[in-house]
Amino acid sequence: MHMVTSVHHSLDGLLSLSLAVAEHTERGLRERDLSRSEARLLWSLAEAAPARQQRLSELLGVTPRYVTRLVDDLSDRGLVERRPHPSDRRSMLVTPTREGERLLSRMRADHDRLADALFGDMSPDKRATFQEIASGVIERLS
Amino acid sequence: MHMVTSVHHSLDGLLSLSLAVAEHTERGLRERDLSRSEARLLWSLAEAAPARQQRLSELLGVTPRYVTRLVDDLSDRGLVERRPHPSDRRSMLVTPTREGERLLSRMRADHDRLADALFGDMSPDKRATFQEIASGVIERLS
DNA sequence: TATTGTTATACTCTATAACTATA
DNA sequence: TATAGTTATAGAGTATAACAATA
Repeated sequence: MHMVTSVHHSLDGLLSLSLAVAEHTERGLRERDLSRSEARLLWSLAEAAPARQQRLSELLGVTPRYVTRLVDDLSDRGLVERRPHPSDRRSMLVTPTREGERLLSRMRADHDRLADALFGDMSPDKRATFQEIASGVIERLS
Repeated sequence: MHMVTSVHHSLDGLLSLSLAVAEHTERGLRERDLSRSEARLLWSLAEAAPARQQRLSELLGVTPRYVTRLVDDLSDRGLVERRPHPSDRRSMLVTPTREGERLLSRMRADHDRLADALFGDMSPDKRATFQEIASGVIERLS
């Protein structure tokens, strides 16, 4: 099999790859009925909870106002909860509820399954090559 | 350099890569003050002009109503123009204006430069490997 | 005086539904 | 009657500005 892989083919491959990943991700979120920002907020809480909304605003790169909205929605759905900050009465502390934790577990499981489906039968050598190419491309894109 | 490349590392690399590409693309569009759909419409015209709006709706996967909006905006900016269809008076034919063509040329040049910046100094062998991995991942994601 | 979160408002992207003109 | 495009409306995602409570 003779493959012509000009730089243009490579770029097209990269763009298709990126698109496919984005679409797959969106499908996953839609199945869980989460917007991208909602999912990222939950995901941030996995590591940062309990977090002030101010902190979440920085982590997500969205305005404090929009964090209010996201937390409102997620808490209406029983996935996170707001508690008053013990020492600063201006602040709210956001944590996942038990149901939020369960959702996070399912998301982690999705992640694991995907990693395995995509890379499970690839040789370590090839994975290393991929990783190297990916890093190089990311660096040049910054 | 000993690299640990578990399937999880690989997936993280893939997700970072995809994100970096998406962000780069968005920056490019923002510089040209185009939304993603506007850019895709222009890009479609490069191959399909002159095109009925109905056709553009199919190519872009957006509603006919939204094509009306996109063409309105692009034609307000002098990038495309609507002409009546010669034989079907319900239809409009959309084509890029001369300025639209110039913008398309600049977009093609961006594309070429990017391909070269990202893959220009990569060995053909490695490009082929990347292409192969990308195709595999895309296939598994569908 | 500076910071946290919220109320009020608005903008962009996109869809659905109802309609008009034409086929 | 079916099709092409448009008017009218709406919803999701997100921002800015003004403000209240607290630090």
